[in-house]
Amino acid sequence: MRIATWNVNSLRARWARVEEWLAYARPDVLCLQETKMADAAFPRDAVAATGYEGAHHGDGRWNGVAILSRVGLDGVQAGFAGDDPTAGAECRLLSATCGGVRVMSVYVPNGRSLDDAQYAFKLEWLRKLRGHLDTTCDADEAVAVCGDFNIAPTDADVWDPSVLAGMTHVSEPERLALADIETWGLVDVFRSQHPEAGLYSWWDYRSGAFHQHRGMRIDLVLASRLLAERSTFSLIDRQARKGPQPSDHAPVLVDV
DNA sequence: ATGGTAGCGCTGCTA
Repeated sequence: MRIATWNVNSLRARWARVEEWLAYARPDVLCLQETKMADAAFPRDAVAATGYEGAHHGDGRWNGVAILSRVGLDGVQAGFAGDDPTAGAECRLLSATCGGVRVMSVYVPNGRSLDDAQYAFKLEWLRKLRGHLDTTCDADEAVAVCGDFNIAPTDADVWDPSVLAGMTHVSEPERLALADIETWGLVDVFRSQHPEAGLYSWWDYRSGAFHQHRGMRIDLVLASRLLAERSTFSLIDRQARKGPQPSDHAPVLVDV
């Protein structure tokens, strides 16, 4: 089973690239983030024409998450377990069971800066994700938490730690919050298969960052041990960051 | 050199 995740930075702007990528990468499941659309705008017919089922959770603002699957899509749950659906929470989490795997598409808040209220929101959101796992999943079963975590797990995941000192994505509290989620029983599959530094999934659009290899690895597939120990292959598809109108993120895929 | 790019949507915010 091939599970992939991709922050597409607007599904409307990126649909042609997503369609192209589905045709050649052929993931069984693709988690999307930053669709930037409302549920009513989700291209259901176009998705169905590719042979995938789709579920979407978005309100038309800058967030929005989706799951595409060609191995079933059941038990779809938007947001955190126990949250009031009318409370106006940002659309950053979607869970579904696909081919026997409980899959989550997550878009962790950016945080903006360490002194911003959004940073506290980011830490709280990560704490709630841990709680969501505790209450909805069994770590001994097949679980894959996939998405844009907006956290580089270690300094090996950024091009220059000295430039990023004091900024979000690398701060100790958010790395500890991520580690707490992994402690629930999840493995960063790409990292376990690729120990070397300098492998990134996101590059700023500005200043030729992609071509100068200035990026961060912030898009992760966290798999439960049952899946991780059966993983045979993982890849960040840098080709998808090239060409016309790319997202600023590359897709990450794992085979289990 | 405090810039730069992309998306949304129409002004400035978010990333």
